[in-house]
Amino acid sequence: MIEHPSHKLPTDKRAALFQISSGEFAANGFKQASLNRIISELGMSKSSFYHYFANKQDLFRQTLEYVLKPVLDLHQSVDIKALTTDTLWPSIMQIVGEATRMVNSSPEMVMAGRMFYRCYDDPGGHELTQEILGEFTTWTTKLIQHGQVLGVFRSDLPDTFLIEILMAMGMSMDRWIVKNWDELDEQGRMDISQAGFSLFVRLLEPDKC
Amino acid sequence: MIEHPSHKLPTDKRAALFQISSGEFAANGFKQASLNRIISELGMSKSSFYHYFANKQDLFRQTLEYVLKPVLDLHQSVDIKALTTDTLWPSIMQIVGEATRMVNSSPEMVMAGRMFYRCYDDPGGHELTQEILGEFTTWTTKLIQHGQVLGVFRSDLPDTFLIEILMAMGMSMDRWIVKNWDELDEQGRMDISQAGFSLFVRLLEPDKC
DNA sequence: CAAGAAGTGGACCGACCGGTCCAGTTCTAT
DNA sequence: ATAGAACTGGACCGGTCGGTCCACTTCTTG
Repeated sequence: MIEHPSHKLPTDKRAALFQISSGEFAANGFKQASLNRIISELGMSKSSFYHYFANKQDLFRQTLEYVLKPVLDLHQSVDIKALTTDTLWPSIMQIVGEATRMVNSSPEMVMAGRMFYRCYDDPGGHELTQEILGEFTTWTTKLIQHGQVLGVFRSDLPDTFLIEILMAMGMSMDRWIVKNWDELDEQGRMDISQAGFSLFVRLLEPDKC
Repeated sequence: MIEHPSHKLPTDKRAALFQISSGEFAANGFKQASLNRIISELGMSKSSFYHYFANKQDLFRQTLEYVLKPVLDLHQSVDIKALTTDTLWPSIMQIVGEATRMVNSSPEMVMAGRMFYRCYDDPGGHELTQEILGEFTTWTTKLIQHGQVLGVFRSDLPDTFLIEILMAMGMSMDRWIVKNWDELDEQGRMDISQAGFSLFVRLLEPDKC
């Protein structure tokens, strides 16, 4: 077993590498991302790269972990079982707020998301994204099921179906807000984010009236 | 201008080619799809291929048109301006129903969807899928604005915001259905498409009660 | 200072890619 | 029968890819 001590890379060079590689993976997916482009952009020779990393997949995995860590840490701070009928929606609101703030303050998180979704269906990147998504999906599923037990969320749709749609909605809302950011005043931003949130409520609330 | 008379291919061989190529494109995206694999699977030599087609993009475009034509024809059969408060939702429902039935009856349409979504973000395939999607977006915008005039759709959100979300929802629903196609029986497929439809209703109906 | 470990530059490998080219075959129309 | 168009097999091209290899330099440790 040959060692590939990527941790011995100077911290700033490591960060620079992951920034470049996440961009490349985000733009092209796993297979089409070019290792040659990545290292040449960084000014690193191939032998150096293969000294620190086992192969392309290794780089991909480490990039993904590096770049998604803050997001993955976020949801672990919530104790789902403790949520009640009254606290569920407000808690979600708070998480969404924190996540939004996080993304707003560090644009490289957007890259993380792009990279993730771009590589999700790619052979080679699939197993790794799958693995990481699994964790998040498990959490989301628990949250939704808990909400369903409380009667706060509808129970008539497959979980995966619901989750996929909610995610797509969240992403498209984000994209719209970012795109129209400059045309909105502060009130407009508040309004639209409130409206977006209410769309989630509309979708998730059980049938009634 | 050299001619590439793909229409001169025997109909059955043409169909076989498009079936193989749509599978390849669906599985691998535009760039990663291998022309060599496609023609060798068909038993066609390269010179023959380049006799009938200009290049890989040409094959992609023709495959896409061949395979999506029935879907694209569908929405052109509706006269938006003629829709009234009473007929708007039923008409949409009917379109969705027809589309579902169509896909149910010909599994190669599933391949069309897979191919479309797989290549949507791929450089090379992007312009062509974009082109086809653009047509559909224009149509959807007209439909929504008409519905708002009638008071059937909410008017409290920016058009572009609403449309972006609706498109994202539609695409993610489609994606989910296509992905889980084999695990569903015909009833399950109808149910989920019905459920998806009701999600659109939830999002679009004006505030009340 | 010396010896070995850590790190690096760059030529090189085999595989695959889309696309070209041309000699040769088969078809069609006179 | 024959000229010319239509068609095809397969060698070949330049390019990119991930990955290997080895000689060389730099750093660390005794």
